Amino acid sequence: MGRSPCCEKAHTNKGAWTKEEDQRLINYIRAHGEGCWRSLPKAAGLLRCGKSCRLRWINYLRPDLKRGNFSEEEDEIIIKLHSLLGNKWSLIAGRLPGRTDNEIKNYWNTHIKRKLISRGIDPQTHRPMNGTAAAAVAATDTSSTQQPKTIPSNNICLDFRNITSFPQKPIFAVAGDDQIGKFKDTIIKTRESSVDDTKCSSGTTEETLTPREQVVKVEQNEDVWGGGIDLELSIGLPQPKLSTGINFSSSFSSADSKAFTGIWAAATAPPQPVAMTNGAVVTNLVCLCWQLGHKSGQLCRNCEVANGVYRYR
DNA sequence: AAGCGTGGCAACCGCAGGCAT
DNA sequence: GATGCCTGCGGTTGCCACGCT
Repeated sequence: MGRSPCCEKAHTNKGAWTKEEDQRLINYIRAHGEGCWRSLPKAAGLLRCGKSCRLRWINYLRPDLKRGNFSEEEDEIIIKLHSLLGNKWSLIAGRLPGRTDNEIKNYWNTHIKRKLISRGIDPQTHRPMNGTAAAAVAATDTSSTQQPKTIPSNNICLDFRNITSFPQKPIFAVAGDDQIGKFKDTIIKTRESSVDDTKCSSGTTEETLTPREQVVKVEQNEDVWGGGIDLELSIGLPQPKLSTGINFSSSFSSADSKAFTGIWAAATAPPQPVAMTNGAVVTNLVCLCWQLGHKSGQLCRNCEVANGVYRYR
């Protein structure tokens, strides 16, 4: 059997929250912390359902929320991330400290959509509204530093080779539409020891890619998570191996979406611990799951932290 | 000043995946 | 293994403020 019934919906308030309700919720969470949303309303003396309390807290009352207008920089980040992730507002919000998914979603619908349309860009496809696919890539690529992209047609790669240290919140990569929906299940597994680097770095089949098809590396460093925004979206082109000996790369077939159950990463160099910015030590495998649908800092069942080392089981 | 239209945003709704029983 | 709740997510709704006529 399942659990006992959910919150009493018959005796709950709806609509706008009053100041008193807000204060009750704040006081309760300050005293007891977040979580247990089901029992929270009763315990806090609120005639609301737990879901409503959670939403109110996350979207409006949380102390770490950044209120106020979005900056130009944030606009561009949202546009770039949306071109890669689509309407994955929570993932986009995860890259913008202090912003909520709801806020970004509303902002997208009310401001950015119009902004893109005024640029002649379709906000859904991020292509010029009457242009070619090739022009679309050029138009969406707002960074003048990016180079023309070529990758093997059936391989999507993660190329972490120019990353010198691992951030607390790590890197992710995005493939085509068919893979995006699978991100929640995304895990990193070690590939066979014989990772074929050529698949990841340079292909024999040149192809013009849509933004979502591009191989994307989002590199973050400690400074970024300290509050600044320094998001870099770039293409995973071949880079010299690092002096650390760490050489992450991966590939998977985009042709068989069923076969894609995760992003695979492996070290082509011998395991060699590298200090993370949070003080932990990373061997040659890192779980990126918490970036891809799990709560921040929460590892999935496939990963563990033992003695300060992140491992794939 | 009143009526109307529009935009912004908080909140709700329904669904899916995960997990407890 | 089956059932059903919990949580989180994306889409949608509805209220309110503001500007225009």
